[in-house]
Amino acid sequence: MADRKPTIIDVARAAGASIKTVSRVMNNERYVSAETRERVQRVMAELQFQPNKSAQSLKGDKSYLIAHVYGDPGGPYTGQIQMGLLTRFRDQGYHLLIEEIDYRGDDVEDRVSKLVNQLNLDAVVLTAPVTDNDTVISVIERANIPYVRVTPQHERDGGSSVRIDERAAANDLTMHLLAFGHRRIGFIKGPEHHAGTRLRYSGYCDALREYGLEPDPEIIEQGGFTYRSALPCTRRLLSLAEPPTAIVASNDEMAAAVLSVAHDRGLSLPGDLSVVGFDDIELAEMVWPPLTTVKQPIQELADAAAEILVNILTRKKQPGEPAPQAHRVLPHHVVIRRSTAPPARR
Amino acid sequence: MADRKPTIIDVARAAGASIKTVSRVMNNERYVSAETRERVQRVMAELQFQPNKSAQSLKGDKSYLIAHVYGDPGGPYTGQIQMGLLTRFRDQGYHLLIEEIDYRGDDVEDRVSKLVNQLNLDAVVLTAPVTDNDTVISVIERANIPYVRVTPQHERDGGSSVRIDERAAANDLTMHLLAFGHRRIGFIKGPEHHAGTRLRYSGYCDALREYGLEPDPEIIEQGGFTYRSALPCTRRLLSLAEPPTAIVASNDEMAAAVLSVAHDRGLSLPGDLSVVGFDDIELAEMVWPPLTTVKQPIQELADAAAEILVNILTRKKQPGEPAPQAHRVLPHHVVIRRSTAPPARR
DNA sequence: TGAAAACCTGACATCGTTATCTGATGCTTG
DNA sequence: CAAGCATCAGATAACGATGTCAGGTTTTCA
Repeated sequence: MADRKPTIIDVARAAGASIKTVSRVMNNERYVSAETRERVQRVMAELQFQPNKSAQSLKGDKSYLIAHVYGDPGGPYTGQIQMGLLTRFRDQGYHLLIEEIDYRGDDVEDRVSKLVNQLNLDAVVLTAPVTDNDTVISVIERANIPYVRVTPQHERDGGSSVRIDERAAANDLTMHLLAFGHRRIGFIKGPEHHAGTRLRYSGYCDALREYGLEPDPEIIEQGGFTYRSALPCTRRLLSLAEPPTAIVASNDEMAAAVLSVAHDRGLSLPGDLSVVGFDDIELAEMVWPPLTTVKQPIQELADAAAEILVNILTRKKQPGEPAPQAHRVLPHHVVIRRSTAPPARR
Repeated sequence: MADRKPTIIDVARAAGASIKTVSRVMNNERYVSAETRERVQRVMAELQFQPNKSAQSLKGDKSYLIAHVYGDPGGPYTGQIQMGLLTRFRDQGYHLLIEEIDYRGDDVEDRVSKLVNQLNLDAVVLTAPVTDNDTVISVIERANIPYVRVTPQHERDGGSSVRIDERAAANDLTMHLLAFGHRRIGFIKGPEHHAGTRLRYSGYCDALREYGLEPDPEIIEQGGFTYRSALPCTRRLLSLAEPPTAIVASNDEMAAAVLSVAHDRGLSLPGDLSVVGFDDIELAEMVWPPLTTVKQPIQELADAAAEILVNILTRKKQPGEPAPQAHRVLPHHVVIRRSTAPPARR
């Protein structure tokens, strides 16, 4: 006797029922007597029957696959999002596929299209920096599958989103420094195309204005969200005749770079220089001094994203109806650690 | 006219050929005249035809899906491995599925089995700490699909592996400290079940013995590969009557914890305490002082793993033949940064 | 009590590919 | 020139599930 994997036919034969009845049991459909149901279930367990997803996918419209599409090397943020998604999808029988997209490349459309159409994806999760990439989104929309964007820069029709209020968060962070008495506060921006860059910057500006200050271009630098990119920015800022007494970096990795340069110059931290980051990745707690930052509730964001999708997917899909959508803004909070203090007297 | 996705039948009709001929063109099979082939290809491009993977998978034995199975929250290491795998698989038309396994749970077998059998996986990549998990491996072997273990503790028959010589690497690292003149060198171990923990520890012991020293249990601590786990370890080590002048942490995250505790106590680094890590994750360069560590060539490991699998998968599979295997040991090297120096005179 | 409604069950078609087999053509070769 | 052999092409049957529909049984209720 061959030892191949059992199919629904084997189960049907062994249980003395039709394949359709077995199918009904599998999918918890109506119209199966309790007795038959139990008998079939027993046989399924005995044979260790596992339905073939390819066959289910071919016939039905579900593939049980959800893709996480992101850009750039990903970084720690990406990994945590995936963890959150995984734990939620796991119980619902969905599997997570990951796809890194070079959003600058010219094969973006092709890649995403292959992914979506060939694999019959059930849904897509987008994280930075492709959350706001029109090419990617339009391919997904054309395929008419639900998607969630995590921390997008703009809301838009047709998809769901989860995010925190980045502008308000950057505002809070800057206010924290202002309250300490800082008046000359430098800023290191993220890359232009990245979601969040603009919002974080305007939150910073808003806070300054509330104190009657105008942003000074001399102490505003353009970084790239990476450690390395912020090194030269910091060096320039600290070499000014009148250097800032505090620096707001647009993310934690850049804040870590600020710390390194400051250490290298023998500055005492946070006395000579206060530093704040953004995101509260693990790194924030591991550098010295540990960073004051805004916590991205990554776990919660991933949870919310997964929940939205699961809700949409488990709802019976009506043919004509457009994909439902949801937008959720989660609360943020500033985590105060030891990288901030009142400015030293001159 | 309905706007549904074109199938092979539509292509055949439009090209005036049979579906089998179209199939032959798609798979680059023989027995199609150059003229017919070109005509079919033109039509495929026009219709933007994309073969349905579910159908291919159902009929054939390929699913074009490869899973990365790992345990624990993953960490930065995991993300980088995935990046490496992705870039290699992408060009070959394979997609990467990720699955986090709670290797302590009792549903491990069930989870892995579902993954492998329901989705018809083509191959699996295993990273720590499931590289050495017998339950997981035996399920995969029973399904007779190729797999690669990344940095396993032991080699074993039946699968492939890629790794560096962790024992030799830990040895090199310790020798570096000994050469600086350190004689009292503390060690913080990783968790028991984790691959690498034992190897790194024995490399450390070997190095000591080469200098005629015996490992001293008093300055050997048990950590858990996390930042937090190493904090109390370090506090104890630095509170000893005769504290170590250098500490070898079994990975970079724990080394970062050593730095934090040392900073907190006002020690001057690396003068009062030399610290080394292991893995060379991004963090290693972002802390202060940047860590001397052993570089895990993650990119290369992932590349090698992907290459092995692609080789196996593109080779025609003979029914009876067991899965081929390969074992590769990649070169490592010690990255010397500013966290190590000769011990200060007492 | 009779008819309608709800409940079970199964035969068979179907999804979009690839594999098998069979047939038709042209070209070599003894 | 008949036989043999590569080469090309297509009709048809899988793969393993779900959907459709039809038939039989039981329950409901006017």
